[in-house]
Amino acid sequence: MAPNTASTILNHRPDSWASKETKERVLLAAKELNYRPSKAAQSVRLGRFNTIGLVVPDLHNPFYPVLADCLDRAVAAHGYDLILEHTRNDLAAEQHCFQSILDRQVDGVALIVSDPDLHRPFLAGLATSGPPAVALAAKPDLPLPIDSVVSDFSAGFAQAIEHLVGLGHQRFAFLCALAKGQDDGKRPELFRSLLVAKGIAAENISFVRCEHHIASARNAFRDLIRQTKFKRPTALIALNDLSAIGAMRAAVDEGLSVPRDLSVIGVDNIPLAEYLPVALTTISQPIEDMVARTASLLIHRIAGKSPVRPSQTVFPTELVIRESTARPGRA
Amino acid sequence: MAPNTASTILNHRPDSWASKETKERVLLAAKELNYRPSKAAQSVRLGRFNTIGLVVPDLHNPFYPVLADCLDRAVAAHGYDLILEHTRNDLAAEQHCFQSILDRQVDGVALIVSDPDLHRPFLAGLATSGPPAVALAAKPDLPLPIDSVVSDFSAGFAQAIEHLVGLGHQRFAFLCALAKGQDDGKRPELFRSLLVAKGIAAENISFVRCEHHIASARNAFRDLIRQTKFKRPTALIALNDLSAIGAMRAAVDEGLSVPRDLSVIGVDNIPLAEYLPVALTTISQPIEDMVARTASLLIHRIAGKSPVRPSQTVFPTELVIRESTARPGRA
DNA sequence: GCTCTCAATGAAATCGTTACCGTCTCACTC
DNA sequence: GAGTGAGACGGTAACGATTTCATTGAGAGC
Repeated sequence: MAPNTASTILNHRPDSWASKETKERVLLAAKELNYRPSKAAQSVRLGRFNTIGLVVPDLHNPFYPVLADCLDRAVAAHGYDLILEHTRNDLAAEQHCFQSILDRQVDGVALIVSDPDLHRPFLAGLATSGPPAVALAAKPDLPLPIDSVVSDFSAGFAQAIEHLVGLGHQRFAFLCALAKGQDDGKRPELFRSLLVAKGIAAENISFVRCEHHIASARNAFRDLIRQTKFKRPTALIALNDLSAIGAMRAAVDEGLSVPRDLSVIGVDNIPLAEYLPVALTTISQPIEDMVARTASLLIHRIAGKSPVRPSQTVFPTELVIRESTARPGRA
Repeated sequence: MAPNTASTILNHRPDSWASKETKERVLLAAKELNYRPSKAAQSVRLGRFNTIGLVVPDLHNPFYPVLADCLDRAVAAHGYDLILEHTRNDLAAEQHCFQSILDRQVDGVALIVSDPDLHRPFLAGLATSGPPAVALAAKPDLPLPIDSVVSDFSAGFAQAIEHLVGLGHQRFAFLCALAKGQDDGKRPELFRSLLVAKGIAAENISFVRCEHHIASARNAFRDLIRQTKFKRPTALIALNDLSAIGAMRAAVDEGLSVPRDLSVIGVDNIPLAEYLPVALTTISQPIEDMVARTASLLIHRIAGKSPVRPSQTVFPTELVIRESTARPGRA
């Protein structure tokens, strides 16, 4: 039996000239031997890999695994497998991870870009060499050098401020990223201007820097609570839902009650958010749509059917009001 | 330049006979061409892949991504990459996922086994053909046909019951898996016997079946609360932390307060558990140790240095007491 | 009987690596 | 000056698949 004959049969090729008798023999033998073609050998020969890589910053934030699940489904519909890599929010690890993805010879890469400015050279490298790539990010000031699917948080933040001011809040706190570039869309400036436009005095606006995980937010916000004992903020917009949870915990630790003493707004709308004992008000991104768009961009680029210039698709964010925001209870 | 010369140099082989001059030339050329060896071709040639597959049931449960992160670190120390697959708790998907892992030609597989009985034939297949595999599971009644790293929940459950009874609880509820086989270690029987031994009447013990995610637990437990309005259970042991959160939410929805009206105990000790507004009392598995053991088993089997008979390593579980358990507030 | 066609199959090249073995050039020794 | 041995490198097969091209054989048409 020639290997090529078997190959055409097992791949169910339309031009399968083999006789039915031969086909049956081959299929039977394949079953008996428990034969599975080697993906590695196929990759070497074909130069295709039927694999999409996804690089996320952190597996501890449920947002990313959930997003991975989404993207997995989306690309699976086109016959691609998903490989998930994570950088642990470490820049060096990210480089290594990127190399690893390239070594693995994926057909395309989707990556969460936490800091567009910081990663710009890296993205530029990706644009000039390497497989098709799509960046998922908060809407940056400058267009990215590769296809991007971004969330425009301006509407969501404006709704959030509107909501909080409408409830009567006067003193505000914001969680911000440690690295300035990671403040998606220059959040501090945005918040300040939004609030000033609402007539809130700048001295009643606090910014707290912390990392994107619970513990960091808890510590950072606890410090703020202790420092501002008499002019404590009554409303908080966090970095993400995880940091919102950390901040809520800090509030509980300090004897405050949410939402009576403190209104909290998160970002991401992780599945857990609505099931917290005090369901979290949060700014939601349409990840299903964003992921579908990501998959579509990748598939098209892989097929070579895309324009040369990188595209940017912008999705709106939306405030989902739940229980963690209310009128301030104590003046 | 012969390809073999370059190969030995780029792999930094100890027996690199090449002259320093040649080495420099090669390394320079490699940098200029941005050369990276093809993992696929290496795999074909070497028959090794430097990759471990991990199959988890669900990416929406933070326990698994966190475990994946752990295992990733553990195998990375030995030069292996981790590929994460998930089955969405679907048996068919699990088969596909298993095939996908085998196709990808991993050197070893770690898999979370939710239902040892259900998966027994599948595991047997893995034992006879396929790469080295390690099952992560709750301690099953029968030994598994492959290396296994299991949690013995008996101590943890006994501590949990002891704790609850000691607090004065009289009426108990338990969340159990939908599929009977998934009740790790026959939980219902275990709970019943533990409680009866403490003098609790069987009629004061309720079992509620639900899935392993928040929404299912919320719905199931809400139904229980409504059905048992006057002889409501005051203590609950959930399937996992996620279902504990769902149940707590159901309690809140029905106007109950945790822990005053209901004590809740979870299982898994996900990182989030201690940061919930009411920090979750939970039964913890030593996942760091378990994962380290898993990695070690895989590495040894891959090196061919293991006994033929599958080993079973048992780890104890432990009750971590936090805020979600207290004396029953209303008789 | 000869070519022609078409179905069926086999042989060989190829992808990017690595492993094995052979060759060539010196310098050194006796 | 012949033999020896080490240093430096090249040639080539092989891994497991797919693709292209060549070959075989049978039957049809003249």
